[in-house]
Amino acid sequence: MKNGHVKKTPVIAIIGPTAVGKTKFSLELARNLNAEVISVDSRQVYRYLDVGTDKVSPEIRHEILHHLINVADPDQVYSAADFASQATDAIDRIKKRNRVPLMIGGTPFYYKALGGTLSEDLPKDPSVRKILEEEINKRGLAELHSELRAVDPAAAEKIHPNDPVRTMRALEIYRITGRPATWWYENQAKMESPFDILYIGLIRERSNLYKNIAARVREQFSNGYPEEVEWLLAQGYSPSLPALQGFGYRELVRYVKGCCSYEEALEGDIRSTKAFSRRQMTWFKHFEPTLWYDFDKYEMSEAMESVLSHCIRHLEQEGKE
RNA sequence: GGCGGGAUAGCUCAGUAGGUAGAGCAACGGACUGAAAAUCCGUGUGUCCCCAGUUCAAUUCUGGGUCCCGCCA
Repeated sequence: MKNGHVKKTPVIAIIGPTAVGKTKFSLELARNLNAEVISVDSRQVYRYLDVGTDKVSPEIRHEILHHLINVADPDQVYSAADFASQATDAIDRIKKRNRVPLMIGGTPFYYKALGGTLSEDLPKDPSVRKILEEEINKRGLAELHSELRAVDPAAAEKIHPNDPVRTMRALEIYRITGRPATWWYENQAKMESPFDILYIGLIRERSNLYKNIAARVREQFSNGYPEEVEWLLAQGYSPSLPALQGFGYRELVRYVKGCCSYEEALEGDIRSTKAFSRRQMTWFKHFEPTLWYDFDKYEMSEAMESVLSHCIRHLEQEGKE
């Protein structure tokens, strides 16, 4: 049976590109709504990545409860599926306390995962993935891709031959389960989303956003970012860990090892962050329903009034049919 | 002042044995099923520094000019 009349839990989410001002706005909104925050950020889940991920301070986290920050060590591989299940738990707990769950963050794929894009029960297996990585080094990506073509032509058609990550993932599914990924996608239910999410989108003109990005990265660099990376490496965390593969961390690893200058690391981080903000927008543009607020046109306080009323209306539909 | 090297895409540069040009980076658009700050795909008209000459044809050859960078004074 389809679930047309199952009540979905209303949730508010603040989306927008990096450095647009989500955090500042959201904290204010959280105070107004008496909300608890769920961070939707694939880097803030890691402990010890503080400066580079712009985590809010412990003091503020004490004032406004934050979920899904510091829930994994840097040498773990935290996945979108982990996020979906932990975020679901967190929302449930917040509701039980009769408070409002407010999602904040700029990782579009995590919203997608929570919204039910992922198929249920698809496995992952680090040891299989490790073998695949070795094979890619030995036999080359082209060979792996033609292997995929043989076992899962539909997937090979969709995945570009130059894309190692997706090629390996599709083969990983096939090797673990003995069935092609495509079969799973066609025959398995998507994770059901029990949430009705209202997206509040913050945006500003590209050139202004870029100015903010540059300013923020410079600030991070002078507030201990290089030292943070140096410390992580000294703890023995490998630079090849997913947690350290993001922009900034990537560049600073090279700087700490003496492979590039401070300026090069700084400029590289700014460039990658700008590119990231564009990639975020190619997702967010399609998020529905989204109320967009252009921060070049609105004062934050003006926007707040409007956002608050929309949020309250959205939250009130709970319990109604 | 002398000698040499350079001037081509927003930047760094390649190139045309004379037929008006292309890489990397940037910029812009897109994809995305457990690594997603990852991974991948697509988009290249620009007075080829200026003026004159040779030529059917000059960004390319010749002469002059301007600017830049070295080295020598």
